[in-house]
Amino acid sequence: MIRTRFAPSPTGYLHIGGVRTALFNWLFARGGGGQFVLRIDDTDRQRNVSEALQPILDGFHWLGIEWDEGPGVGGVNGPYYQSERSELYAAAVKVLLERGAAYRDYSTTAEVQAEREAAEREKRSFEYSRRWMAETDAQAMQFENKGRQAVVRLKMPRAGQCQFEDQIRGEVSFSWSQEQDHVIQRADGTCLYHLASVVDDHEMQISHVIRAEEHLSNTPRQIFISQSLGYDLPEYAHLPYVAEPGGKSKISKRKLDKYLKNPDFKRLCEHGEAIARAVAQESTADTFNPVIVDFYRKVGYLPEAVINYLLLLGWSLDDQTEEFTREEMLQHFSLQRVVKSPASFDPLKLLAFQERYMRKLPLEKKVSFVLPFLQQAGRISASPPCEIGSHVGKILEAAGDRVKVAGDILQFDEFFVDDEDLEYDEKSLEKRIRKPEKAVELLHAIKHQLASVEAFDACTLDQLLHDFVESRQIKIGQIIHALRVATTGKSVGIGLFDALEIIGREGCLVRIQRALDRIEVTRKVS
RNA sequence: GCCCCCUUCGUCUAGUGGCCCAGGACAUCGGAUUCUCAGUCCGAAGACAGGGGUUCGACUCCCCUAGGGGGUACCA
Repeated sequence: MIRTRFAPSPTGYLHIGGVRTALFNWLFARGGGGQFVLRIDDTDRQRNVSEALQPILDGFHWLGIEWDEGPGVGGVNGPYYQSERSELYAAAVKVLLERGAAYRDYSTTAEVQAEREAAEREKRSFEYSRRWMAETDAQAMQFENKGRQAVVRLKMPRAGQCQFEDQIRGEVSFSWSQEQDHVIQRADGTCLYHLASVVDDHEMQISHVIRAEEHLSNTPRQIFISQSLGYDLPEYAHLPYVAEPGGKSKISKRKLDKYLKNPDFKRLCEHGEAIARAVAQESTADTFNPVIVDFYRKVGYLPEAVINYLLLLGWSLDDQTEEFTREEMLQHFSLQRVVKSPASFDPLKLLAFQERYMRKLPLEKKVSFVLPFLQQAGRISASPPCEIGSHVGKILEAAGDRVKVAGDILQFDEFFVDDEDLEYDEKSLEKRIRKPEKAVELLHAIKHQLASVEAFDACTLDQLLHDFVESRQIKIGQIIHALRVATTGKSVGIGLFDALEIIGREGCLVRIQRALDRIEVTRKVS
């Protein structure tokens, strides 16, 4: 039975790299008919765990990565918070002590540090002298009488090789002599990560430890702990990092300034910020940025697109296939096809996936996807009348690929304001109406025709405009741009005839008149 | 410093000794289409880190060098 786990710390946000690791764990387990466990790594944490954990759980729910055991769902191997499992760790420490695989150490941090520095000065690799090691109670007593306190250290082998098979990297080997006598338990009795992790993985019957590459060099000490405790070793698989945009080092939310120098990343941020502003979301870089998964939810990415992109960041099926449904991912995912080198995060490729998934989304789903954004931005009321659905549907249909993420709907505010409140972009007004010689006259004329045309739909209007142009011997561009600015306030947007239809006859007439009034007012003034 | 891992187009990747003067995708650049923008269509440019071996033959195997990354905590 395959069992994998992901063990996040409650940090308050879900990191994009963490999600990728979790995704691979989830795919590997579920795809192989196994189970995926979520365990909370809150050893050594005083902060409010539930508050710092919630965004992480929310992120997984949003992405559809569900766990078989863990917070909220329980399970027979609980508790799933490491802070609640300390007896287990203490018991393991006791066994390690009894077996001579660990010892009580009465050194101070400063003393060990001094040894370390001395070794460095002499350019040899550090090996703790074990001067304050107590292997018998008598020794311990001696140190304690001097007022010293003990931590528990691993008594690591100092000769030979530690070899293991990594599912992604193949045979890996380390010399034991490079390993330190790591502390596994503090003087206050609390235990450290490596011990806790090994004990939990065993207790929870984790068969495959799939984690980020940073843990590769930690593996020997974990193997030592496992073996000393008499555990069977799990399979290990070390995933390469998700690297920063255009770089090779691990992506981190602390280096945003650096990533902003990457134009694609910058555009992604700005795009997100613009949407956040429109929906009045707080958008401080600390809580809202592309390294945090929640960013994509708030901006209006589809979870499927994010997942698909992440899947291909370090894994591929072949030289062609890029799009995967959940089922296909589960069916095809394998550790063998995970790439060994780090994959840098490419905002543009993510967007490309988003566009593909958006295109495939049926109209009605697209409408309901986009509606909450309009509500949050105050473009429509919190409980909109049901016609709003068809209104938004028409806009989305006409907008087509222009709405790449749900938040992009907010660019089309011209369809959500009252005719009297429409704002006109000054530059566009200047360029398309004020400056062209005949624009004002043409607008007056077309307004007249719009008032009397029998049907007010895109098709009829298209015909009307073309007839108009022909009868006056002008180019279509001469009227179309002016009309666009007059009715939408902007020089860019969806197809004009669709726009006119959506705005409606009344709206168009009012808007055109308002635009003309503006021009005339300024003309009189000057 | 020491240890470990990694290295194919700008980016994600295919490639497991001949199918590769290296394939796909995103981005880029042309051209076409359109009322703007977004698309769409067609086309172009673009990579095996370097050096040694092994072999009839290396992107593929071995060694060295360089570069990158990670670890070296009473962090996880």
